[in-house]
Amino acid sequence: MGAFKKNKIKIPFKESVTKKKVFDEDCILHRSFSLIADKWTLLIIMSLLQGTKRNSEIQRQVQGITPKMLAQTLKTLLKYGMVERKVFPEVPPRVEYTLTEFGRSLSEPLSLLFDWSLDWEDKLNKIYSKKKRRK
Amino acid sequence: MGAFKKNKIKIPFKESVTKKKVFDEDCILHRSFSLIADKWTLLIIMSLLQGTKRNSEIQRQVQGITPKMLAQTLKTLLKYGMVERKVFPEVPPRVEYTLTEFGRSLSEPLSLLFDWSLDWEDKLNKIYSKKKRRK
DNA sequence: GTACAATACTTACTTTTGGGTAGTAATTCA
DNA sequence: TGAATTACTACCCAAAAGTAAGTATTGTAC
Repeated sequence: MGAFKKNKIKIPFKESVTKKKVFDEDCILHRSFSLIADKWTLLIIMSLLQGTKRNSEIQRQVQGITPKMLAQTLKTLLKYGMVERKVFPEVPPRVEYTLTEFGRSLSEPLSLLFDWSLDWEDKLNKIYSKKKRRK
Repeated sequence: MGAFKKNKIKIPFKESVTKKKVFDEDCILHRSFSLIADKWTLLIIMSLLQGTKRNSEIQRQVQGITPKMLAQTLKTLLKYGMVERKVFPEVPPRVEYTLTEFGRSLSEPLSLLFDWSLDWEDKLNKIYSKKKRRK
């Protein structure tokens, strides 16, 4: 946990959120959600939480993602410093992606989101299929 | 916790994610993220976690959101069964939004995301301003 | 009695972003 | 020779988000 600010007091959720009057554009929550609250971003991080992966492995795992969106999202995560990229000078090319400490730090929040999804699986499935039918 | 499935075994995160080979479009994670992994959605839910709010209160709090996006997102959350809408027959009109149990169930995951944002505040701020400058 | 304020939205329009298709380079293998 | 493999890019279109203005209703100020 080395990157955590040592002297920062962690305010319990209920208190901090209750006290927060404004989620303005300077608010850390607004910023944080602007950066990572995105389907592909979160799915790719989830995938990489299992360990280092090649481009093609992520592509196969995160079904529905196109090469373009994968490349694009990985490039963004690279810029954010959430993943590291390692190129092997081989043919066919091999590129490996690994989460940095920053990226791995999402493990807990994403873990809870995963649990939440399981808890509400039936409801979410119903909503999802209703939504799909409308398309 | 009434809506939780009583006999569902909760798989610990590391195990469940490690075992999951494919995040395909039938995967609950893919579906769940498709539905809620969105900046405005999460910010509005965060706001309503503080308690029942009027339209204008949310609008003031979640700065940067336009009436259009607010109305649109609330309508979606209504359809998902995450918020309830109560209209008071007054002039000027009064409409109140309240999270349902389903909506409130995101409290814990969002709490961790909030903590995470605080832990990485400096880094996130740097990334955010770099991103903004590029615009 | 006209104009303005307040509230919760719509609607029409523009811009930005997301997403799909196809293609490229550099080899190895059959 | 030509197919296979891999990690991308370039191009284009559709969808989403942002912008700005408008609507309905009624009390209140002038």
